[in-house]
Amino acid sequence: MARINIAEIRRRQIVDAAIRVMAEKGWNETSIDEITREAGVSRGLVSYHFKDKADLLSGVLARCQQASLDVGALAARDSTDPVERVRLVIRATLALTRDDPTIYEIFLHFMASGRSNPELGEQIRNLYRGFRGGWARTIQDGQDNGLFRNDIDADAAAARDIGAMTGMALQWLLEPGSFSFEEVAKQTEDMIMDYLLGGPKAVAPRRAVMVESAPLDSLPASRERDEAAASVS
Amino acid sequence: MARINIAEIRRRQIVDAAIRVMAEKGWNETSIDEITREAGVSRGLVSYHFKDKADLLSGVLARCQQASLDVGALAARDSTDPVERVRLVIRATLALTRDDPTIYEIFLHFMASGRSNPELGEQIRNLYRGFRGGWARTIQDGQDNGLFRNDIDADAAAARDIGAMTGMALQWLLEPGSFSFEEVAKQTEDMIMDYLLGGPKAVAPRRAVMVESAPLDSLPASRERDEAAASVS
DNA sequence: GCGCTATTTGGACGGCCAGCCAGTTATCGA
DNA sequence: TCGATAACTGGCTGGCCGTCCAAATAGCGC
Repeated sequence: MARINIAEIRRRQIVDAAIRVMAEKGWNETSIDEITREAGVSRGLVSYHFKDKADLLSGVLARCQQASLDVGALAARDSTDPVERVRLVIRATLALTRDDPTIYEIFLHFMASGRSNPELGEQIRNLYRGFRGGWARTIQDGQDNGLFRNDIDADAAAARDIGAMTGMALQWLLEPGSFSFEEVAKQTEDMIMDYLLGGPKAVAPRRAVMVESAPLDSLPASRERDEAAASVS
Repeated sequence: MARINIAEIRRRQIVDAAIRVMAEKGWNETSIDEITREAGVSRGLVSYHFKDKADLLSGVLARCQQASLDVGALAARDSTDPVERVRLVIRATLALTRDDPTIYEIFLHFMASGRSNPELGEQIRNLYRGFRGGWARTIQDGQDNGLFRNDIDADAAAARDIGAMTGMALQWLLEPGSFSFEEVAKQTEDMIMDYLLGGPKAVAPRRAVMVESAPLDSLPASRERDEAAASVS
């Protein structure tokens, strides 16, 4: 019992260190030696707990993915109005870039590394598919209830919105302070919301406006996250 | 004379090969040996023509930057209506992702690598500053002429728009075919245009609607591109 | 043809790092 | 207390890669 716990603690400790080092140096530039130094463990321990570098990397991405989902789910709980919930999730997702850039930095490095490493590529693709899927369900729900325009495809709309948020995040990562974060975030939020709220809508809402179990809580992939469920340090 | 030409031809030949290899493998995973094989030259020739790997990388980015600017400038020439020109540039920029993903792949790898390599980082930051600056001038021009809403900051608006386009591009890179490119591109274009055209505008246009020398032609950094001006292979 | 320089070649050198392993220590059940 | 196993250590090693270099080759003016 206790032993299994120790193993889990060590794994988490090493993943945390990897995230810290990797956030500022990227993955290819981060040697396992550096991670061991940052984690305060010996060289061989990493090999003992992780099959290889890719295995460690999987742990890193899983943690960041979970942290990112948590932020969205948390923000959605601040309101019961579906439209307001969407707005809050957008706001929280954008704010995450500024408050904890680490997560998007990791995503960025995965996107780059994933092109040469099929395994990692599949993982980051799954992540984005999950994000888009969850967001698409949210939009679809809004359309079904006559809140959002229904002349657009929800899946495409999700890709568009995720893109707008990701794109802003990446620019901020590239050069924080090169533009007014508040102003751009506000414009992005307004632009997305205006677009979703504009255009033709369903004439009659299918169900009441106040929904308790909006799909935001069941955002993607919180299943199969049996390991390392804690948020990023 | 002829000799200088040969040097330039070789440089271009090597950069082309580097782009081809790097587009699918990233930078760190691409060895100079692979580039030499792809280019069909010997090992030492790369060192002869390029100071080091970073120097070669600069050549790669310069080519992609120029190609990207060319696409926007070319699209803008298809119309004389300022609003329509903006729309055309957005459309062309988005289409570039699908028609020549190589360019955005290079940008992506630069963003990732730039975080650990200050020199490369400065280069990709300059590139994005240039993109944003040019776009901001275009928006400002539209605001001054009463075409675009003037209750938003042009610089922030530029970051927002560039972000929306970049974000879509990255998702397409990650997994081409995972969504309907046409549909997402159309929505993105509409979303941006609707936002720019909505809201309060200046009561009186400062000058005539039809402008011949819109700032789109003088997009950033087409100066100092004395070398390697040709478009990507 | 004859130097001279630009161009080109292939390989050697040195550093770095992921994976591996033999050996040591800690923990736990019996 | 005593195996047995999990947890951990430190170093080795083979390969990869960027850089440098001495020599070979090609093109030019004379």
